[in-house]
Amino acid sequence: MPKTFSAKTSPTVLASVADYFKVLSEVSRLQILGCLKVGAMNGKEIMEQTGLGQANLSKHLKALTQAGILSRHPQGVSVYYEIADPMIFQLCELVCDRITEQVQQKAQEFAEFHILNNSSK
Amino acid sequence: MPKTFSAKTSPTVLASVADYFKVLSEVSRLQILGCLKVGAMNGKEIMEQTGLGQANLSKHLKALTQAGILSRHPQGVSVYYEIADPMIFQLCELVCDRITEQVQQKAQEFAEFHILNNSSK
DNA sequence: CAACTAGAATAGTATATAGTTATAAATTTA
DNA sequence: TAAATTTATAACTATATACTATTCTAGTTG
Repeated sequence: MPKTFSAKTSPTVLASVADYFKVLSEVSRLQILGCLKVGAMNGKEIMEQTGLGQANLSKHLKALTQAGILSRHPQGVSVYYEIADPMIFQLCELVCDRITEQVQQKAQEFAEFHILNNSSK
Repeated sequence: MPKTFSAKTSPTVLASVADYFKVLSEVSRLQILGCLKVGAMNGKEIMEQTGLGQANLSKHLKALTQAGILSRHPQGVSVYYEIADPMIFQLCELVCDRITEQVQQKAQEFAEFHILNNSSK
């Protein structure tokens, strides 16, 4: 299987990848994804769960849908949204884990620094 | 192993995840990562490979380093940068693959549409 | 020391977008 | 049909940031 990402990757593809990451680079949108992890929800429910404003939420849902991350299912007056691409959770887990590691490492360094400082007094 | 990403994930962690994705959401920075995939390089070399302006490149390198994605190795007058966290290539591959799929699906739909249109003339 | 080179920092500009407010559209219900 | 409910859209503001031009710092070499 050839690697799809390298120095030769076309600027067009690179722009698409960048756009995809950009969609995932907002707290509000990550919140929405967290909500929908347990199952489909309509806008009103997502609003209540996340505390986002209605218009604001609507725009975020549009962005996520256009990126192919969510699917849209109108049902009467309300619209249900659902995770269309569970791969995003792989992405989020990978990043989450790495961040946790980084935080723990910082804490470790901090602790070592204090031990050294105290013992040399 | 507990899932690190859910509706209960703290806003602080969510913000860190969002920031991490934001670093990956620029074509220029993805270009830099593509360059460094084959090995360490100094700023001048990256400049030549990517065509980015010096000040601009410097800021992108700073952002990537602060995110823990690159490591910095000064050597004389020049500074070598290196991938510190190869996990980013997993992320990029996952997204790249999904985008390729989406493009192919669009092409498929487009082709089917034309077949239907021509046969019904 | 002077000239040169690589990289970083600062200031300024232009653009993108998150959030808000207000309004419209579409469906359901009284 | 009128009122109510759920979404979407448009206009606006405020903020963030990519890029450029310029200056500054620190090694290197003559």
